Amino acid sequence: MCNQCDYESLLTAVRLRTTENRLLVLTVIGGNHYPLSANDIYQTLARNNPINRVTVYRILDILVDKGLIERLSSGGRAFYYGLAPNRHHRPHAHFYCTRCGQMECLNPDSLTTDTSVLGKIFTGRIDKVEIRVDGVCKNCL
Amino acid sequence: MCNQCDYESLLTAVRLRTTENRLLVLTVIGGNHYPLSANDIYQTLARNNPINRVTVYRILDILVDKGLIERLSSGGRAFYYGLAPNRHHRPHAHFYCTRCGQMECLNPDSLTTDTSVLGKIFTGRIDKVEIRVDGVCKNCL
DNA sequence: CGTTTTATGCTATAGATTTGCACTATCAGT
DNA sequence: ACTGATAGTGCAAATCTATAGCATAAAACG
Repeated sequence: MCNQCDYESLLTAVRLRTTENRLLVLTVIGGNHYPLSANDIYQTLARNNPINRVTVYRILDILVDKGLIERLSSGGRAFYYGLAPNRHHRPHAHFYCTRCGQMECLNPDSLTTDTSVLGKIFTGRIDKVEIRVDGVCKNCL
Repeated sequence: MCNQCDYESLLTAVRLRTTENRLLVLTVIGGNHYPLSANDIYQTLARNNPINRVTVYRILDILVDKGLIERLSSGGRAFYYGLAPNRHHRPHAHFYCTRCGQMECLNPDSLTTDTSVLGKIFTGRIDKVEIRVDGVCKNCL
């Protein structure tokens, strides 16, 4: 969820042309306080705009590639997408409800990791650390 | 990787009949020091044993369900499977190479989390915490 | 032995994502 | 504005991973 992000300038900042579809995708992702699947995003958009599923996938790929959004593995088969950590969003872990399939963002302070040791001993390149908590959400209990 | 696990007694401990196929699946998973995809496991087995892909999936499901192995989300589309944490295996994070798709197990001490805060404030049921580090492995660099 | 339960195989199907190709829109330089 | 190049979108088909349905084989049990 972001009320402070100007999606158009986010796009130009990474040298991406501003198109209606990209703005729409970013707006949907930024307008939710939890990550969404590609299908969620497609369904949401398709209610009001004619857009192709493949276009959504392609836009998601580009936005992930440019670091505007992040792709999260859920405990299920589909990926979920949320705004990438930035000035307004600290990195944080996610919760995945194995019953209803909904993801939630966890408070950045509620689950912390110490990666200093890893950074020293690991012999490859580290791009990101993803933490997911699986369980059953309050609603489903 | 496990040299100390007796797969047959693991199976009987969770009240599963010991079948050739289940032993084979467990042996393949236990015989590697990194998690494998269902397809990896199938390919490995199929070289020497006639076995059906679906049987492999079903066995994996059961073993996950009984807690003998754990299903891990990779950064890719397939799940990976490794021996579940137990007496011989401390829980640990995994590394996923986005270039070659191979997973690695990280030293349990190299990446630690503090879940005490989360346990207090989270209002749902927590079943597991999965930590994955994405990047490019030494080989691929 | 006959019956029930469990495990496996085979085929088809579902679900998520990707590819190939055609078409359209936008841009940069005239 | 015109033109060639580049980038974005749509549509259909393909791919990859996993699951469902149904038939058969194997094991357990009375």
